[in-house]
Amino acid sequence: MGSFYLSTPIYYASGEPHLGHAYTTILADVLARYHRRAGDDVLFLTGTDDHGQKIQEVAEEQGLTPLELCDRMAERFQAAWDDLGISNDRFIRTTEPEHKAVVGALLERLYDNGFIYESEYVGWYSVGQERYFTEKEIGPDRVDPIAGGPVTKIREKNYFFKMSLFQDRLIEQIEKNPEWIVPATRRNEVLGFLNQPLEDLSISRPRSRIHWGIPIPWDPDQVTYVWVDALTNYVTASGAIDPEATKDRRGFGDPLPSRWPCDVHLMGKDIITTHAVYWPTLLMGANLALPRKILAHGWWVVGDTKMSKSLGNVVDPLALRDRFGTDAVRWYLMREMVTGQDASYTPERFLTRYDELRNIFGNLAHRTLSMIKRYRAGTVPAAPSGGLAVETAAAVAAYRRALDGYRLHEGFAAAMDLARAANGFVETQEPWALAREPEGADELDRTLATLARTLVVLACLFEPVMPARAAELGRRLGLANIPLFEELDGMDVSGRAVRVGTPLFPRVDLG
RNA sequence: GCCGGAGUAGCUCAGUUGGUCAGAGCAGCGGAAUCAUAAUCCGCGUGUCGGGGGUUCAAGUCCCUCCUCCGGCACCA
Repeated sequence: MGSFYLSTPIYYASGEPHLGHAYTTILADVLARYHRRAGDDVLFLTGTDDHGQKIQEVAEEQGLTPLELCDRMAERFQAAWDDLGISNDRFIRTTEPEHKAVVGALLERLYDNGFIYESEYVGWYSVGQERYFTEKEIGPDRVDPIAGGPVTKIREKNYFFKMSLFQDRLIEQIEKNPEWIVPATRRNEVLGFLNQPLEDLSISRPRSRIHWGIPIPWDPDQVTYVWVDALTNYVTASGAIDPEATKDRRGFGDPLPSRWPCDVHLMGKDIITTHAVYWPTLLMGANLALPRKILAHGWWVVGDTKMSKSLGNVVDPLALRDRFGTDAVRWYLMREMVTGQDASYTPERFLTRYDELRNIFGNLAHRTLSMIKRYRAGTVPAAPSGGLAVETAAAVAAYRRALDGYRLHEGFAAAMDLARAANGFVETQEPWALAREPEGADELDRTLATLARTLVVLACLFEPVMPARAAELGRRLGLANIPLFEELDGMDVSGRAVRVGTPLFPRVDLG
């Protein structure tokens, strides 16, 4: 039994959960469930990023304290994840005392290692918006992108992390480990980014301007600025650091027994740089191991424009849950998007994918259960069930190869292909014809046993992406639990009482 | 501007190291069957594999060039 630790980013608590958050989180959930099914001890981490200026502002607008706003938003996120069937093991918040202490310990370690210095941050500040904007945000005209007001270049005291010192080590890490950043296109982009000299990273802000943050341990007039605070959550949750211990025993350099390093950090491609550059160099600076893999996925686009409220083109697949159910939406999101690439959402494609689910898989389950009920009084015959042995073994192998390689779409296609093969098996065997002739009884037994067994395999393969429907299928097959992969080979379904029930994926009348 | 990716049947896309690679699914047409959610199964594709040039006995598959589209180029989760 292995161990598997995976994370989503912690989501910024200033706005409502949306498809971008949901996709990452569902992706993580599918991987977490897959690894549990493979027998791994899984730690699946998600949470919220509670600090920062934006939260300070939004809270003020709503007449709340920052923490009250964060409490409210954290609940929203957790409720959203409940609705989507997310099985996270831990929901971390950066306002947790433990996390704040770990951030402090990490900062002290970086400081003691000589990687932090005081300097001045120079940036484009908007007096109207009371905040800095990036070069990209202000554009060539150099106006604040929100109100169009003026921005001025100002300086303020900040602490900086000597990120530049780690540039060569980071490049070496990426070049020697081709699978460390996936997909390859993101890896290339990061390498391209590192082609230019790496600057040092500003990690604090004056408390006078932003009070809602974690104080710098040796200078209470400064608070941590986003990166150290947010990214460190991955280490906090791992248990590698004990901030209460004396400085040389906290776990840096010689990590405490823990889940660190993370097996995979998942995120959208928009924050690849923070995860593939800032975070690894911070870890290097603190003498901690690097995560084993960094996976940046693509975006859902409508037509050819990025999904955006401001564009008014939000057509949200999540809204389809009302009519089609959560599992169907999860299926669509995982099956349709090539893991890592962008994908375009259209209602037509959703319906195609739903029909696949309904007609190929749902119908296979329904016709199989119905035949067992009709021909064998609802009991799976005690007969050899190896009818689709070759196809099943191939499908399971292809599925596991694909999911191990983070090609989820491919794995689920392989599972669906097995369902197609099983439908073909039904046509070839013609159970209805066998049932008419007394001498067909044995063959009919073998056929039904094979189909029942195949459904168990399919329930196992589909469970990570469609946990509720897979569990329901398992119940109808008389199983207490859906088997793990290692249990599939010795699986015996004979003698089980099955229940037909209503279709797993019913026909949905539109309009 | 610099760097990178993509352009394959009506649609969405597969196509390792060059030689049954010209494919799958969906849509369409024809047929079979009736256990099933009018679901299933079988059969049918004359596609300049973006244009042009080159290497090779042989190229979507390598090289050059052109066209089109997309992504990245830091302190924004």
